[in-house]
Amino acid sequence: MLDDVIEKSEGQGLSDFLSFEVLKNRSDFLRAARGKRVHSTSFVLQGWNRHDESGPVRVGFTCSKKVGNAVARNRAKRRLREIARLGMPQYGKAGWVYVLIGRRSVTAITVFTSMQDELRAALAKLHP
RNA sequence: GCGGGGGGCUGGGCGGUCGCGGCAGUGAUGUCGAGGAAAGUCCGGACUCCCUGAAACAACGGUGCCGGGUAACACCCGGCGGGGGCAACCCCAGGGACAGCGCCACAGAGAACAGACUGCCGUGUAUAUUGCGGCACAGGUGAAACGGUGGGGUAAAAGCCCACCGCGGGACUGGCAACAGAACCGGCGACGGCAAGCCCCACCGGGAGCAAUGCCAAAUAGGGACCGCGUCGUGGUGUGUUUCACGCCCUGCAGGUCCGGGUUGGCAGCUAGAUCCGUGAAGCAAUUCACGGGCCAGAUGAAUGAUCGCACAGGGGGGCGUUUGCCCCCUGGACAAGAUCCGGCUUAUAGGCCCCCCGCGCGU
RNA sequence: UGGGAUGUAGCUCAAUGGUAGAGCAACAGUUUUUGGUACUGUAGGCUAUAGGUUCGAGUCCUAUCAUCCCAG
Repeated sequence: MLDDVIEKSEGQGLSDFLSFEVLKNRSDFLRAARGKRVHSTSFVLQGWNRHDESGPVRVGFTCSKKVGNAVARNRAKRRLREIARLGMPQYGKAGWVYVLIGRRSVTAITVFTSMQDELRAALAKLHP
């Protein structure tokens, strides 16, 4: 199953990996927080439709102090970035802004393939 | 063999695939990429800016046995003193209580110019639950009671006298010093404790911090208020005060301070340094010196992740085997990640490895 | 990066270095037909942790932990 994902990713080529851009401004995060919200077991997904399909998919990552110390925060953020890299080009919609939020002592431990499934289910739930 | 003490090291390894940040390159690609504590931010510095400079004083803060090391330190090393332990060894802010103030609850007669509650002894009288005088031995309290033990002595006693111990001073000796030893002197109702209570003494300390600071670009405004009011002086101003020296301003579109308004971009600072590794020398050691070699993160919503395989410690279960051991399955890898940089301290840390020492038991 | 505050009963707070207390809450009893109110009593604390100074620390000193606040 994982090999499938990797194979597909390879087939799509390198440029598709960079097909989403990372949020860096606080205002973008606040705008996404006003949108819809889906709670999953290992993370929280927020989504907001810009109604402008020209740009790429935009994704942000948040791990506050509630997640734990610096090691736990960095690790959770890296794993969220990895599932977004593998899943967003396939399941994300252009013109949307997504924010993935880490959760304490869950995001860093959960099995990686099940996190990928959760992302796909959460995106399906988010899109109307 | 059992138990204990001290010190040091390591902090998972190798490889495949897909990715991340810096640098080089047109590109393919190559190369480098977290720690012993990077942590807490408890000390000390480098560096940059601000204050005109020097001295004295005051205030505030810190340090506090001695010697050495260091750029510096509250750190380190070696000693000394005190306390704990059979020992190896461990712990200690450890100057001053005749400069002054303050405190010492309860209990107890009395808690810090001493003095006498219950007592003991002598004596007078009205023979009593009394007066006068002497004593500080006994009682009990307390953390602490103004020397202890024994003997002499006395009406009863007391360093009143003697011996030993303690205490205070101490020539002199050893040591750079802290300190140690000590002839001799003092008869001791002298000299209690707390300075991590105030304080005294000695020494040290300007303030702010890389969001420091400098430059570029963009954008908004092109404004307002106050000081200064005069042609050179007892002017104003420049650290908390004083003195001395030295500046600056008083030049109306200038100067100084503040307010208002705008930006949240980029570059420098930004990683070659009290640097790391090795060898030799000096020193008990901390450490220093010489020579040779190496370059070892520079991000800024902030780079190390995902996954597979192999072997390696560790834990649990099962099977074989007298034991050492062998095989299979499952599990599973501590604490924790740079943010200007160094030197320390403190705290967290699974498992593993090495060295030295002490006590007890047994054997030779 | 720099600075500051707090930690005491379940909660909100007191306490000159000398027996840790008050209010609310909890529990039990009295009053009431019952509940509430009122009154009486009871229990509950390793004073955040670890050392030290002191005869004796909630208090003084040192280190640590946790929470909160402020400035750039």
